Amino acid sequence: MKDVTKMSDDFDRWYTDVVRKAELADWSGIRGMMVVRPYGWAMWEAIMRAFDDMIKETGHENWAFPLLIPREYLMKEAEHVEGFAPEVAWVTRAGGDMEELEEPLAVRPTSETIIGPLIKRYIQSHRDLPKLTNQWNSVVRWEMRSRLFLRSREFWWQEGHTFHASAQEAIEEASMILGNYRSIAEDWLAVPVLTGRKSPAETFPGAVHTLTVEGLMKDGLALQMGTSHYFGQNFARAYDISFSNKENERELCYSTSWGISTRLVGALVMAHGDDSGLIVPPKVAPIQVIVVPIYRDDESRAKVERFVNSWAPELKAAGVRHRVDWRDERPGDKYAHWELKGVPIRLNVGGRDADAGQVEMVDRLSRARVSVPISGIGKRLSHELDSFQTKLFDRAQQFQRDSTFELRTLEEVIAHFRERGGLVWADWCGDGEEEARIKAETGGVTIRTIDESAKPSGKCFVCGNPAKYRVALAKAY
RNA sequence: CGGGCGGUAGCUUAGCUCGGUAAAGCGCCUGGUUUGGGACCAGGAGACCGCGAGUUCGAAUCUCGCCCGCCCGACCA
Repeated sequence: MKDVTKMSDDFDRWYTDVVRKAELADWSGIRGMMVVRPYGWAMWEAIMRAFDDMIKETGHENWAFPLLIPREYLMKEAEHVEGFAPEVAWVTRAGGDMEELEEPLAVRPTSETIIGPLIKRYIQSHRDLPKLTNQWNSVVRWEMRSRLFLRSREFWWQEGHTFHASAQEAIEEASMILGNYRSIAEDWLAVPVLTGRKSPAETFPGAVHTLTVEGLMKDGLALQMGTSHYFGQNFARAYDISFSNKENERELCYSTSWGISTRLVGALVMAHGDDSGLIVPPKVAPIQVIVVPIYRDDESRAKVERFVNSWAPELKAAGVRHRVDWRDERPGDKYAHWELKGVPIRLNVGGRDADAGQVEMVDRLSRARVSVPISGIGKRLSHELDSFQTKLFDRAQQFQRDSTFELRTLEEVIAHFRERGGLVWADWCGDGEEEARIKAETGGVTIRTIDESAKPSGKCFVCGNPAKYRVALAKAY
């Protein structure tokens, strides 16, 4: 019953099996709406804590803005409205008699259009800037096709919205946040990412530019793991968010917004998992070490229990999140169970170990069994977890390298993606019509990022004219 | 949102063609034997057969509508 579909047989089914059987999330029965279960939510909590600490460090503050947005507000920034209109859900009735509202209210798909008109009252002077806001909430986007964590009609995220006195400062803000996102992906989730700028077709509606963090999943598809947008004065103009500068002139703010979501839990599943289930990076693992006691009767159980109790407090003291599995199951069941759940390190502890003053340590990556003395166990495990985190990242990075290619023509790109996935670097001229053509002719391959730090050396892979950009191409979720 | 497929116990499914009030495995509960890689024996609980109409003496089964899910496509900042 616990068996999951093999990844190689059907990746999508594997993904769904793992998410559900490892108890991360379920569908709710309400189309496209998911239930995030405690084990999945705990991973999101770890991400929340990490990112919240990062932004507090740089002066950001958490706010709470309304869930519902008056239509009038939503409509003000033309490009933004156009981009979001197809996925907005509306509240049109309320009250016991379900009376029609005078003005429909949009359920926020993102909050630029409610924060804009509300934040302006707190911004009068250049002394009020920068205004660095963030909120942790959920948003609703009326998706037509849903997948657990990756695309659901409601998802949980943070949305940062900042307002600055200069373009320069706002641009720097957006890129600093992108750096934080890279850190969340790489240092916390152990998923190596490409960072860069989005092409025009992929740029957030209303943004001057969008920066992105893109990861590669085990099926060879890319996943957008976070975006950070620079708006210039677009939203400030739409909502008249202005301030008096030092010369006592009225000036429009420059703003940004940025977000990461529960989609990252899906990313971690698809970047690390295997046929036995999840592999959770220690830094976000709800349980980092699982202890499986092995005994045959009350007497041997008591002995193992005494032994475990003698050193378990040391794990806590060392900051190791652990649990002892005293459920009345056979050890083999427990091994399989915790492997499915992706717990990084398991300790098998039986009578023999108690006698020898040691435990048998098994890591989820190698599954090699090593006997380790209980003396200094806390420190040892803490070290093993760090090493596990590193190995997981290295493994993912190796996969990314092995899945990265350099191609020169559209024909090569088409042929490549007919055969396999992965990331393809190519030089591109930047023509907007070509971008649509790439997508159409390759069966959905898109420009995931533009690497602004690299200079193109050759010709555009589509038209052969001199190239302006180095781009990473991939099929994406 | 279009095309295709599906929904029967917690899970996976049989039964549906040919209408007669539901079956199995796994899981769950109880007791016992077990326990260093997914145990075994015995007993037990558990199903408004996705929902609603219709046809019929009688519907899991036939018809229609709706809801939910899966696959393909469109869409997805």
